[in-house]
Amino acid sequence: MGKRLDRAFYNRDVLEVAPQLLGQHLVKLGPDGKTSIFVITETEAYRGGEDLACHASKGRTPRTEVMFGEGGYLYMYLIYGMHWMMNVVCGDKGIPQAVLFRGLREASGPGRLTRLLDVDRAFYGEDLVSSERIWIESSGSSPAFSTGPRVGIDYAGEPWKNMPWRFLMNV
DNA sequence: AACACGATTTCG
DNA sequence: GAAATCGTGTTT
Repeated sequence: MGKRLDRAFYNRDVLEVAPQLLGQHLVKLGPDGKTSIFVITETEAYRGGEDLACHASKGRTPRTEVMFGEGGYLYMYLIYGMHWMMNVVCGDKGIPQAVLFRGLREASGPGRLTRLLDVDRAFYGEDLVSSERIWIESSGSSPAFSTGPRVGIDYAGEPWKNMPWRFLMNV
């Protein structure tokens, strides 16, 4: 059993955290009271007020509020009226950054991922450092990975839409 | 109060 | 290629 990732892990720049989450173990408590373990295989970094692809760049609102706090908390939001996206806040307090979970070994795609985990708005603000129902443990591995432009954010324009802030674990 | 739109998925 | 579907932020 791995060690749970702590506050210090998340309170760093999102460009350090996002790739380091690859290969780590996402642990989720199921309705039956049993925990399931999923391997994180794909992430994306959203980096602060300057990054026009980051929701926080549009300003501080009730929805984006959690991103302005300390790292380790979940930022959940609904997209296209049907898919919940799961992100974990990174960076020091006051610096709005988050990592979008885009894939697990068991489910590819951010929408499929949240459906598999059965997480939605009820997990907005959940603290991965202290939660009893969801957290991340170190697997002890640092897998090789590839990078590429983030998906679905062309509207952000240059240079943001081309920043290689999508991280995929190599097979 | 009305409107525009999105960090996606699924089906044809 | 296009529909599904609704919370959020913006405009009226």
